[in-house]
Amino acid sequence: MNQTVIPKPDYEAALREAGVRITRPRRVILGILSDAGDHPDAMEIFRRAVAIDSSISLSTVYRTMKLLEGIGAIHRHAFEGGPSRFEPAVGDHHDHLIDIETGDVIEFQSDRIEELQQEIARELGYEIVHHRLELYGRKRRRR
Amino acid sequence: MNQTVIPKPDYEAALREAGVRITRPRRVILGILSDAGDHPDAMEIFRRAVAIDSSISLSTVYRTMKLLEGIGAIHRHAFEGGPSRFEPAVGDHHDHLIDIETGDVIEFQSDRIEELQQEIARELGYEIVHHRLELYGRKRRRR
DNA sequence: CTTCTATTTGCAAACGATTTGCAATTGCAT
DNA sequence: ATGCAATTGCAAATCGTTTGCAAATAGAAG
Repeated sequence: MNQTVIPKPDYEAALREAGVRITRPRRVILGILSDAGDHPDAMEIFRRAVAIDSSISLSTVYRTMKLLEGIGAIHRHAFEGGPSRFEPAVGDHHDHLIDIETGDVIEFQSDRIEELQQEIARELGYEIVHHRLELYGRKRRRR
Repeated sequence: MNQTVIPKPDYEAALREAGVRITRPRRVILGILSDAGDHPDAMEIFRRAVAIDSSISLSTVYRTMKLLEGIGAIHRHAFEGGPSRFEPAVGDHHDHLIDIETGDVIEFQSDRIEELQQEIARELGYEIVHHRLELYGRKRRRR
């Protein structure tokens, strides 16, 4: 049987690269991130971390998120309403569809939309630094 | 000389419609909103309001924003980083380009992008309830 | 125009998410 | 092993926003 390879980012290497120390709390958090299939928020990461090492603090989770975001290893998403949610910066760019009933996040990608955005920005005399495209919806009733 | 008509929403009618009282603070805030050409946040609306009636409180600004949002008279935008910013819900749907240097907001509209979003959602088995498309950029250096 | 009451207000305190100061701990280069 | 800068946990601070409450007031009724 053939599985699609889901790349796991080598955070430790990235951190070493950035010249920061690999500490126990960080190792735990990195582990959680690398096998998170979802888009957890800081509190959720904290919960998972505490289950592994009860001495980890929420501050450290936040600090580590900021650090990883800084070196571009994760992306922070401020979806509507809730706290920021994080995702490993692995694979190529994509946008998000958020299930407003469950909070589930589905990733999608559209070259065409990206092109149109560039076009629009150019016409307005701007260069895009980054953008945010989020669709909020609910599962279509099966018919 | 001919000017494009910038429609001013009749908030008072909308409020009466909603069955709420037209109070002095509300009148002041509504006035500010109807001739705001920008996308002010609550604090900015508060400042402008205090300049007219120094007894108005920030709570009332927040409460009024919530009220107006509830009846669909204004839109709330949670652009990156800062507090929510508001805009009269007048005219047709549009998205926003935010100048990351100045905070200026430029409105744009793309039927094509809207269509593509619908298409994507449909393919994923979802119906879009609402969406958010924000371009963050800087003025292209004139060359 | 007064009377009445439910709605609205200002204030201060509470809130949720996130950040920070600080003293104690710990990686890790030597 | 040693030493010191980086990192931690904790509690307190921060920011934007909401809320409880007693006082003020819009506006319907007379």
